[in-house]
Amino acid sequence: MPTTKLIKPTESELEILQVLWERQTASVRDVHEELAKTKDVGYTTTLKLMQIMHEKGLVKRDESFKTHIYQPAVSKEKTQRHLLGKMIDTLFGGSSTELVMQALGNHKASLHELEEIQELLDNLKKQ
Amino acid sequence: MPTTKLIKPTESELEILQVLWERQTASVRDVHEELAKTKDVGYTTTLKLMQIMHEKGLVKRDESFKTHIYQPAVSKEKTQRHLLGKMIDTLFGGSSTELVMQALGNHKASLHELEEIQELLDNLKKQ
DNA sequence: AACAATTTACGATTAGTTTCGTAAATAAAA
DNA sequence: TTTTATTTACGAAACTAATCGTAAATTGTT
Repeated sequence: MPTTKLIKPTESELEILQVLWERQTASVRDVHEELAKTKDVGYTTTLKLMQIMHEKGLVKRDESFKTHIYQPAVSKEKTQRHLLGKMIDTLFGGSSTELVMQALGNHKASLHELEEIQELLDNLKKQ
Repeated sequence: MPTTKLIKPTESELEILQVLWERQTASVRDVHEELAKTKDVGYTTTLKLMQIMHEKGLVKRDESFKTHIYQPAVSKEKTQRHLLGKMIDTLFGGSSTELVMQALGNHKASLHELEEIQELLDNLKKQ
């Protein structure tokens, strides 16, 4: 099995990954136009970032055509786990519970969501 | 009321804040020796960081004595909320539930902790 | 083939973070 | 009071992140 060293994406790189996770496949222009909706940034900036991400191995790309087509090379779930784990360590003293309490206490979830979490809790307790 | 613009502490600054939140009050040497337990870093590096944090308003300090005494200027809870909120936005598409599920699914919590969360959930559902 | 439009490549700039060496200030000890 | 130890202050170096201008390459149009 391949030794997959985890790379921590930067803030901007995460924004790009978000788009790629959503679309699965996208050109620089696709990503850029998505980002430009909420952010004032130049095309070449997005391009450069995606090139760097390619060097880092955060994204894959198909260069068969003039317009390169990008794909995420790291999974959303794995990245979430990785960064969440880091945050739990550096900000919540290693306690995932403390984090959960903080998250639930301050960002309101719908009733349906609460029940979903409860279901997960029930399952966890059974093990 | 004072306009409190939130500053995002860097990784290293968070490590220092951890120590200050724990101890409430500490000199540079105190903090440094705590950090040195788990990290190979020079004294002046810690000093410089704490000076920068002072400029940013992340810590307060009493300069009455030769050895300055530092205190956190931002609360642990507020900082946790702030960074957690940012992470929920940039990594979990704004869904705190998704984050909670991920956190609970991958970092095992004790039975007692699970029940604590369940209690919180029950309370939230009643509102 | 010449031209226009789009895209990638390259490199430079700016800003922020982390690091630490050296010097100055302060206090304690001899 | 001279010496020693500790601490702060200052500044520079190394590194990373983010930004974008300009040029080169590629493709499509006339």
